[in-house]
Amino acid sequence: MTVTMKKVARRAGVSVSTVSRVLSGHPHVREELSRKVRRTMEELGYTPNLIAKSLVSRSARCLCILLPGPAAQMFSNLYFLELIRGIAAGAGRLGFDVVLSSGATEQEELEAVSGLLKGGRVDGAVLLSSRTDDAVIAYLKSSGHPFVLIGRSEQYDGILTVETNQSAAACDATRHLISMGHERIGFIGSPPDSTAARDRLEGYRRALREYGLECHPDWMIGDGAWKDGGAMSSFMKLPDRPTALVAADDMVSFGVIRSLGQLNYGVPGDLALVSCSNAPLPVLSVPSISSIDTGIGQLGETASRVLIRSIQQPHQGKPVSGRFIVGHRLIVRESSRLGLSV
Amino acid sequence: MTVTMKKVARRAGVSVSTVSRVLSGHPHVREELSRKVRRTMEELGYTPNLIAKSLVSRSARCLCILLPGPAAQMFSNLYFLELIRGIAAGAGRLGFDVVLSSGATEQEELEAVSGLLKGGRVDGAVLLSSRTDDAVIAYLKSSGHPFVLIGRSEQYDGILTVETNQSAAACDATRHLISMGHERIGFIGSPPDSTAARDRLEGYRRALREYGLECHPDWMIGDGAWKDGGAMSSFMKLPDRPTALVAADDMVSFGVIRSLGQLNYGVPGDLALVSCSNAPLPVLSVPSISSIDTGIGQLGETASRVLIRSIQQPHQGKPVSGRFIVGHRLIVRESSRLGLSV
DNA sequence: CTGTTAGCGCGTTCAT
DNA sequence: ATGAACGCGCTAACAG
Repeated sequence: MTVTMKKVARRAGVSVSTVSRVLSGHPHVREELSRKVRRTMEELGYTPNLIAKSLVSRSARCLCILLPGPAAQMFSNLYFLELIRGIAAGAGRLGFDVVLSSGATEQEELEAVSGLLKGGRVDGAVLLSSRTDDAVIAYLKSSGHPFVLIGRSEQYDGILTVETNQSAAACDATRHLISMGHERIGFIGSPPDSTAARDRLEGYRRALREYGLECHPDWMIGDGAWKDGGAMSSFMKLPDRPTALVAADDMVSFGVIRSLGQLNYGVPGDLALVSCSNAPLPVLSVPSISSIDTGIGQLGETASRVLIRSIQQPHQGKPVSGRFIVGHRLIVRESSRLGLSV
Repeated sequence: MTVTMKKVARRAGVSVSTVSRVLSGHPHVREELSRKVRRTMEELGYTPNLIAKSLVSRSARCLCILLPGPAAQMFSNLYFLELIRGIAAGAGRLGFDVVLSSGATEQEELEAVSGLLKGGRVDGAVLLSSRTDDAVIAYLKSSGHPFVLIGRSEQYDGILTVETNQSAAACDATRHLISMGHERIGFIGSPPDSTAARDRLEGYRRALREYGLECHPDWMIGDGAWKDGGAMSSFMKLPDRPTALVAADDMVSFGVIRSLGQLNYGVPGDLALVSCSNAPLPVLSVPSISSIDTGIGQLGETASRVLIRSIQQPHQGKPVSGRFIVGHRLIVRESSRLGLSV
């Protein structure tokens, strides 16, 4: 049989309210009684029923994370798990639990989160990614449920987001190559429909401008170029080809190294490389990849803190919104270690 | 204001019980009334309160997953996320939610899961991994809360586990190399204190015995050998050295390929390789790694099904226990594609 | 078939 | 400083 407050109360010879007060650290309780109650709770092995607590306090002290479908590229799983860890850690520190929700289709995802939210099982949602015209975001915005999106979205305004400054990251990556003596630097992108990809391209361009370096169109390779060896091959045969490359993400970096390997080019010998990392993958590569690292865990942790704050500050009039940026830093590894001997 | 059953009832001019009956698909309700109630629910946008439901039904319809601390090797994150996806999917299909719990120390982990369990927020727990003398397992066993462990543990008996047959997996990996014409086949292990590692080693040996092939002690390299180039180097210089290697996990495989690359050996040219995969990493490698793949997602899905079943069949006397095995299969990739021209 | 009643375990008034 | 009583939203037992 489960131990309830009632039983503790009877056993300790006090009323339920007193037990409740002791539990919630209420000040107006005689020290003596308080100790007695505590002792009784120990003896009986009492644990407060969280469900009942939620019911009466009208808050689940719980967030949900919307897991992107398996549609997302497999490699990003590393990114997602770190994110989840961060979210769980941040939430836990503030006394919140985290439940997962997912769905095979956008519609299912919507039903999953809205069910949890409307059912009162969770107080808010964390979105790990967004699509264009995202039905989930649309619902959350209109329904007024607290939520936070990890990553920037140009499309939606007036929502809560936690992001890394992709543009600055790519800019730093490019500057690093420049500082290593490179003057012809290319860029290889990820899917151009992603906001992050555009931001990174912008940062790359900015760094080149900053140093008055050329930014040749031929040096910008689209995502997927590495998938057909031909593209990489002709790139490497360009007259005055780049001596270094900024890659928009880890997957692309892996692809490039792989293609280059098959064409018998070496990294960084024939081409230096820096990745704008979105996963802890760079260390696994051969050669290991220099990258701009984001504290992914911190991204998640920030997200949960921000969300919880917005949950606890009842929307005073308007829904909470804002953009939170978490920092990044360059980590030099093998793929860019050789400077040019100019 | 939230829409409760009471309001729906009032609005539809019926009693609360009727609404409840309609909701739970109770048979004894006049068709006409039923429709009216449904319509009213629609109009008012009623959503049942899951918390209240849980409180009265004394079941949260919820599992928790214990996330291993970051102590676990980073690469295994891929494994864990797939696992989590599988668990969430399996649970979702049966109407269960999934909450995450974690802790920096073993003690914290214990507090996290026991809090959720005793607090009634979850009905059971899924352990993604186990240590030796695991305090969490000890607690769960003694407290009688339903739980399932993913992975085999020799230490604990009479508990519910879902596993892959590591021994058979390694055996299949070895057989594959034999079928490619290799006769001198080595083995490189993961940490020997892991049950899985021992099982795999056993499977490797069995395959060799099966074909009457030699199993030279020098051909068995310990985990970590690839970390110092020296060990790999002397291995490759062995007289009559192996022409192929079975690797106990993906991390080791990556390490081997990396070391070999630095020593100017090629895979599979100089050494063929098959990994007993524990993550979807093999495709990322250059060259891609042949591996024995486990349906990780299926592992998780099975775990949740099994656990939920044990939750719903109230322990008739003894706690539920049992071992469930999920299958594996060989996927041939580049690292073993060259047979020997014997 | 339907309505009334009584809790689930807890917080929070109100009195005292 | 303490206790009694009510209600959170829902299900289940009992009447009619």
